[in-house]
Amino acid sequence: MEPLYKPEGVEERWQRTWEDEGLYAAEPGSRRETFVVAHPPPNVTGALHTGHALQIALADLLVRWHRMRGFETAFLTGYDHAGISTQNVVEKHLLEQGTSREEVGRERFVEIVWDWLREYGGTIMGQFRRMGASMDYRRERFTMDDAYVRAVMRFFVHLYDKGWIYRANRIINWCPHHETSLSDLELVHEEVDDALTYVRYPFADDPADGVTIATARPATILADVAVAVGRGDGRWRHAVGREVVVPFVERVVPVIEDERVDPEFGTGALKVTPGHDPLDFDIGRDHDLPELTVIGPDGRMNGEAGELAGLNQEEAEERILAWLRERDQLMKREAYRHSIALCERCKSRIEPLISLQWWCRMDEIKQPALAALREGRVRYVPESQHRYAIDSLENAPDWNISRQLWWGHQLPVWECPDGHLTVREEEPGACAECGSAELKRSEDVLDTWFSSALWPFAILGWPERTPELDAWYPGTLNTTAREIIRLWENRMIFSGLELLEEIPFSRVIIHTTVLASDGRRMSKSLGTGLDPLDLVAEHGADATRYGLLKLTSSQDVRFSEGAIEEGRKLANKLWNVSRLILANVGDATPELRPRALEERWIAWRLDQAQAQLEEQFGAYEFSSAMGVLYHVTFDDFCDWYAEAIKPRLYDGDEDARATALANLERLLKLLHPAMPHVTEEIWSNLPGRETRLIVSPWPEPVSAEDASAEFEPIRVAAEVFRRAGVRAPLDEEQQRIFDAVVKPDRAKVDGGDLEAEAERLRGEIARAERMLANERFVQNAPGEVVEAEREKLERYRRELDALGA
RNA sequence: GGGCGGUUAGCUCAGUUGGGAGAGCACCAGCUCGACAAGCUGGGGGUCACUGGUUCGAGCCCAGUACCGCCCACCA
Repeated sequence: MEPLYKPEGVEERWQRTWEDEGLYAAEPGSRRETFVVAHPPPNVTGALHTGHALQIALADLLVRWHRMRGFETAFLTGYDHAGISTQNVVEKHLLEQGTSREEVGRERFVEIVWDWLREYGGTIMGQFRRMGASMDYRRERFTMDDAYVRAVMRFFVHLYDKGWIYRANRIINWCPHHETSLSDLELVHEEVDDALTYVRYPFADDPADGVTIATARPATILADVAVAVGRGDGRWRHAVGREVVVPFVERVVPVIEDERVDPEFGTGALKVTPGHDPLDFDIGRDHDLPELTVIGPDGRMNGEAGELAGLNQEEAEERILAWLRERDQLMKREAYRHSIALCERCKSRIEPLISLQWWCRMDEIKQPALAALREGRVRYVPESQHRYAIDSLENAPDWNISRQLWWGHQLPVWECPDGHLTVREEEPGACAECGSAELKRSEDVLDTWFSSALWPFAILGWPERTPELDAWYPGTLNTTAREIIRLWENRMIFSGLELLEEIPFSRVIIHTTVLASDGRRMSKSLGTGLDPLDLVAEHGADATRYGLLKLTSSQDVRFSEGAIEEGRKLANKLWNVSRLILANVGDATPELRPRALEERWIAWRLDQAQAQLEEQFGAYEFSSAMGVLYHVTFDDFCDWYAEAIKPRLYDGDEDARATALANLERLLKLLHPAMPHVTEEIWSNLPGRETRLIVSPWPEPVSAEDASAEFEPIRVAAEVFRRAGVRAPLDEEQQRIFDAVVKPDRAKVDGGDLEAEAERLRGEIARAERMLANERFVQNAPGEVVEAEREKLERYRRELDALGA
């Protein structure tokens, strides 16, 4: 064994072995208690990013821990077809080939996507494997698998039959580049420098006078159908009820009152354009105003724009502004900074357009989910996210589920020439209403999240009643990032409750977001991304897993390589202490025979560390757990225990040798869920090892006595000796350990610090005495706090005595 | 405009019902002994963002201020 642990090669070897030997495999027939994680499906075109890596580290730790604890673990995985994202990628690819989606047509385009995916997609599973994720890769699923598609169709028809899916003309977010609608959740907002334009709309009956409005989008003036002012706004009382003339198109429209107009903004008068603004749309519907449209799906002025038809919005705006200037109706133009909505994929400016889309009503379907959340049957961790999840579900608006894309699940809706709709899982032969055989399927596809919502049970074969579904639904937990709560987690909960009448999992762990080291978001476009595979190549998957878990926190954290480095050091330290033990145990086999003080003590320390780990794993406190592993390995196991038993190992003490192996075994088990590879590698070098660590049982506590009362004096003596060069009185056993661990030549034996050390201790003693003399403290503080203070006082006094010895 | 979180050592972060300011990394010094391309030991370094309050006692509780994030929102 080399003195430096080198993870490369070792890790890949174990990854192959574990999978080949079927140790990742889950079997639905098991009678054991189950631990099921349906891992979030990555985009089929995606590559591993830091968020995935953290998610893997976290979920795999829990899975491996439960596997060792005897649970039947099902760590399930697969891909999301990621409608808009995948379409985007393939369209770019077509562009490079000198063609386009439009040119090849829908049918051919979908074929090209499939071909493209077969060639370039689906690389991330290899990266999951490289992280050591112990998923059952045999059960990999894809949201476009035939069986999955059937589940999606069933869901749609089910909701439609219940009357919860409907079609309506509403104002929606339109991406002019993708030419599709988007839900609010698929937008990003960005501040831009713009202009606010003040335009006078003359009264129809008195053109010299009029109402001045402020607008950020003069091009939409052509679709104005009213001017609105705040209810009871005195400034405009004379205008309400009269009519004004819309510039350029010279349309006569009413001046109305509405409480949604903010009197503080601009002039307090708003031009109402229901066709191109969400607020105006609402106002228009309530006042029964017409809905005009002058901008088309391509973002350019459409046929309704008269002489401006075909122009882009900037050009149209120029023409309109010129028109206004000529007539002296352009009152003012001022700089205006505001935020606009962009398509999160292509960053095109979102166009609010009225469009016929499919919607899912939320009011009824969300109720059981809300109840489950409120009652804590499903709990988000941390608690703050639980409140947020409830809040966002309570306020969830109807869900726009249709998209005008080509890649995705086509709606199971057929329309006959008379406009009747037939909704069936399979293509119907005739219109359900009039019997017409001339049916045309809706061209829309479903929002990707509509299918993702079924993930925890569709991957188990639902709607078929499969053994997997019986065994693994409901699952156990889900891990994800904060921004996915509304998009995915909540939707899995309500769809699971609706279709299977059971929650899909009882815990959702919302993990830390790892920011770039400068505090910005990690993102490819900002160039702040970080390839976790580079970290794995440099430090190993174990170190990377450890580092990411160490970074987890109650808040977002900046990435620091130091955490990964710490993991690398831990792996190396473990490797080396194993070398020490393995090289000096002769033909001993692992067996716990603790006799000597250091053996009774390390058994107790390992018990303690294990108890802490179990508590922290159970509470999803991964960073603290990594701290426990680090310190128990370095400080307790290596610096004290290993040093103390060295002479006995060399001397051939069989009890010490067997016990050392047993203790090493136990340490490896504690570390395995976080650092699976290095621990398995060392495990395989232990004498008489035939089973794998990955499936070996999690240790039972040794139930050792608390040996600290005998052991602590050695630590105190060592501290005093190192600081002041004074040796404290110890009994024979203690002295043996002291001599093994605290070598004389390592101590600073100059005695010069003696008085300073005594002074420090006297200060501590005085402080402790003061506190204990304080009646209010003794009466009010919790008993254990007071007791701890008494113990401290005694310990300081002992140390002071030792100094004087 | 709302909601949530943050501000602790040079860096990244802990600090669990209020009771000795911590870890890892970095830095300095000593040691190097039969696991450790390193390790071990010791050390320097902090007005716990600021201001007030409660308390015998505040990093922690309360009120306010400043700055930094994130999420949400139809201010044209």
